[in-house]
Amino acid sequence: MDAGFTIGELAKEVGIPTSTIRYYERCGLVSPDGRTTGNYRIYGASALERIRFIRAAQGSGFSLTDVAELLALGDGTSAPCKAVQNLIENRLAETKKRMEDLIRTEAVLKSCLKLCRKPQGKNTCKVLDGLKSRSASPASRNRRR
Amino acid sequence: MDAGFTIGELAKEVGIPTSTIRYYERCGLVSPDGRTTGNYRIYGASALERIRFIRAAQGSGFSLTDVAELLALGDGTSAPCKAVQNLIENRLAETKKRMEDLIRTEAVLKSCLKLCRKPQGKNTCKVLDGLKSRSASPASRNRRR
DNA sequence: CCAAACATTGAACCCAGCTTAAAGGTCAGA
DNA sequence: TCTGACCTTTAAGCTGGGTTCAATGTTTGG
Repeated sequence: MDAGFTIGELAKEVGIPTSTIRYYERCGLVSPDGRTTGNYRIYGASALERIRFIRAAQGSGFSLTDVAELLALGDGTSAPCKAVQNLIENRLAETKKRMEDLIRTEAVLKSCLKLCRKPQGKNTCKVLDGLKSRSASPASRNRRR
Repeated sequence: MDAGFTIGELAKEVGIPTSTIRYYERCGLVSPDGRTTGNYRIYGASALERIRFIRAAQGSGFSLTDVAELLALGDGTSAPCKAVQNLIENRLAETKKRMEDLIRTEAVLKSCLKLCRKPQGKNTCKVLDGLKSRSASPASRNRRR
């Protein structure tokens, strides 16, 4: 009667490999409620929730390090909100930066594609030419000092 | 008179460490035009351009593997445009996917922040609670088969 | 009772794009 | 000539989030 999950059952339940659960354990994110006589890990419903929490937080853009902090805060006794807020704000700033990078990248690629669509001579490629000309910087032109 | 660059001069010119240039060489992206009697690498202006090309392409979101292809196409004799276009389109698709991920992430984080700003009880945190409740899936509820 | 399907461990490996270390060789200026 | 700034090589290390391997133990169904 409801002796808990083995690692394989837990893995199936969450939809991740057992190796990942053991990895999370190495990272200190989750640990089994106990062991069977044969040394198998046993997990209860709370471990299931914990792992789902981890995946949800990861899906929200938190690193495993962040998740560990979140879990510690959630376990903790003191009001966690300020710390959580900091984590979120850091993560949000990083997200913004990555987004800006991507937007720039996308613009460059799209303008490249436009170049591609214009008919050209046989052995030329305006994209490659463009990358080449952008390589030519107006910086110092000295050779040997 | 203008015997070319040493690796250090080249590195300074492009603004990257010498180790990175040697790394690019290991990857087959660039090689010195020759060596001095003392076995120092010597580069000409074309190597400078090539490395600037590499950085420009990287900055446009291409991986070093992509860059190698681009360089090969640029060196090549046949019309490269179709291949370049494929590379760009693949990269663009990936960029789009990553952007969507980021947008979702940002939305989640922002809604978390909103929760944070609402005053609450001492030992509660709506963000943590939210992550927890999203952990509770409606999936199968069987314990032991 | 035996084989299949699970579980255990530690350690090594993967990806990209570098960086760093160790141990030595070369070269320019004082 | 010597010092110190350069250069050479091979090899290993780093980051994060896992995966894979090998050798071995356990549990379960037939």
